[in-house]
This record gives sequence, C-alpha cells and structure tokens, in this order.
Amino acid sequence: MGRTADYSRQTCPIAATLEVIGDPWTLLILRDAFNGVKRFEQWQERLGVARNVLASRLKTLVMHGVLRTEPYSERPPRHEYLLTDKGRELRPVLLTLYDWGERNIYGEGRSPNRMVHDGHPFRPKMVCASCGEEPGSRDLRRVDQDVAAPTVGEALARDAG
Amino acid sequence: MGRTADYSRQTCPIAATLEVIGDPWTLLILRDAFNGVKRFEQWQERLGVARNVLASRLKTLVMHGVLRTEPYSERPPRHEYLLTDKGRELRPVLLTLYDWGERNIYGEGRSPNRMVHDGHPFRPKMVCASCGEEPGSRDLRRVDQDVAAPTVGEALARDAG
DNA sequence: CTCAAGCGTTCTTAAACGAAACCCCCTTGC
DNA sequence: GCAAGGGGGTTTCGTTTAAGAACGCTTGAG
Repeated sequence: MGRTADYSRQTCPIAATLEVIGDPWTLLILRDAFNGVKRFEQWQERLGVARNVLASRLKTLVMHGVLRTEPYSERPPRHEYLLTDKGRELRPVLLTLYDWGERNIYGEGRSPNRMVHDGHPFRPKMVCASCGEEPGSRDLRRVDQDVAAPTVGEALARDAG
Repeated sequence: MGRTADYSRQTCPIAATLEVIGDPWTLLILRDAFNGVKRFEQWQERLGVARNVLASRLKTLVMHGVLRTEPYSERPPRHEYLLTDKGRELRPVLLTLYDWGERNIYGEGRSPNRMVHDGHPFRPKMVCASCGEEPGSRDLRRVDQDVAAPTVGEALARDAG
C-alpha cells in the first residue's frame, strides 16, 4: 500500500506526531516556513519538490492545523500559508534536528551556517521545564494511564547502548 | 525516482539530518531503541513494519553510525543493534516530538503516557546552552560561512505567522 | 528427524513519488 | 483584442518504494 503510515495504531505521542509531520518533505516545508516562506512557488523553487507532492503536503498541514491559509489577493484569488501557534511550537523540533546535524554530520563548528543568540554561538540544551535540570537517562520515568503496551516512556527514560 | 531524497543537495544541517533519520519508520525504530529494543524480531513485532523495510532501515542506520551491531551468539551467528553515542544524542529530538504530540494532539495532560522526572511531571524546555536563557524568536540569528543561499538560520531566528 | 527461533531475502502488487504537461484566473503590454 | 506571463495548483504517466506473504538458512532442542 505504498507508505500509508500504519504506525497510526500506536498509542504514542511520537507516533501521533509523525502522522502529522513525519514526512521528510513536510519537515523541510516547515523549516522554510520558519524561514519566512509563505507561498507555493517559493517552496517549489527552493525545495525542488514535485508540485503535486507539495500541494498534498500543504493540504495536510492545513488540515492538521499546523499551517493556515490567509488570502492576500482577491482578484485573482490568492492565499499564503502561515504557521499557526501549533505550527510555531514545532520550533524546538527543528532546532534539535538542526543541532544534531550540525554536530554529528558536519562536525562541531563545521556547519555551513550556524546560529547566534545574543552574540554568542547558540546551541540548544534541553532541560526539565519544572526544575530546570538537564535530565539524565536514569531519572526520567514513564507513567502509563490506561495503556497496557510498554510503548514510549521507558523509551526516553532508559538508555540502551 | 520514487522517494530518493533529492533534498540532499541542500546545504543545511536539517536536510542532512533528515537524510539519516527522515523516514517515519526510522524514527519509530529509534524510539523503540531508546525503549530497550535491540533485535530484529522485537521491532518487527512491535511496529508491524514489513520485514524488508525494517532490514533496510536498520542497515542504513548502521551505515550512518546511529546504531551498531554487536554479536550476542556465535552459533548460530546473531547480533543485536545498539545505539551508538551518535544515536543516543538523538534523545532530544525524540523528546521534542513526544512533547509536541502530547500537547498538540492529545491535548495537555491527556496523553496515554506521560513522563516523570524526579517525581514531578516532565516537560522538555529548550534553552541556550551557553547562557541558559530560552531564546525568543527574535534573538536568534544565523551566520553564514560560505554559502550563498539563505537556507535555514533565519528559519529559526524569525517567526512567520 | 522434525520443529521452532531468529534474521533476513525474494516475490508480487498497489500506492506514492517525480516530471512534465496542462488549466484556470487575472494582469500587463502592444 | 490578443499574446505573454505569473500564481497556484491538477492531471497524466512512467518509475520506485512500501506492504505483505512466502521462502531460505542456520542451529539447538525434543
């Protein structure tokens, strides 16, 4: 059946998220959206993605409320795609992907572009929102509510290497 | 050419990262790897992914150094797949995906499983590793090294909504 | 000797992709 | 008035990939 995302049956926030943004093109579309891209032709040109694929991705992003359309011309009828709040909350996802690639593919400091926060190099660090500490691999636990299958909590609570 | 990831030409850490882990199954494989899964049959059973696809994904993860194989039996020859350091550094990626799904799909606190850090609910927060501040949308800048095309820095430095 | 576990590979079929053509609506220029 | 062009897609068609089931291989157990 092609790639009809049958991992949907998984009751897990990660799987659920991937239903929405799990496509590689989708993430690049969002990257460019954060980059200020708003229109069909801009994405098409930058990404080189097939037009039908782009149209389809934009449609599902709108459907899922990650992007919304906003008319910018009546005649001819034209609209642009803007990030919603829900979409804007994906920034940390893009930032962690960015950071991983920069360090693990390009090699520390050899990335073609880097980010600067207030004058100093920016690197994202993940901390616990409540206590501000960086959680180790051991002190994160999962709590199930009403699910039997051990899905994801241990996932991130435990190291396996 | 099917989906031969031609966004490879993009000189961008995000695109580069997606070359490695941009497939939806790959991310679920990694989720389970963090969950303690180490063997072919375990993944196959949990994910319900086609065996040929699983084999192919594991192969490329090993090729990219995200997983490594470790023999656990000589006769018959068997090995398991373990996260490398490089792979373990993907934890923040999984955590941000988890968090986004929990909040934006299940709705605050309604996720089937949640995470607990040292007794209190865990939510990841992203801060600047240097100064510890949570970067706003305005105070992040991109610095190009030798690339002409405006690719990603603005992406994350600027809001577009 | 047969069976089962564990890890894939091979095969067929049905989606999804990629590329290019085509279409609609409107504006501009001649 | 009519061709040219920009913007935003949809249609068509050939190719690639994924899904799913079957098969193969090696070894240990009964």
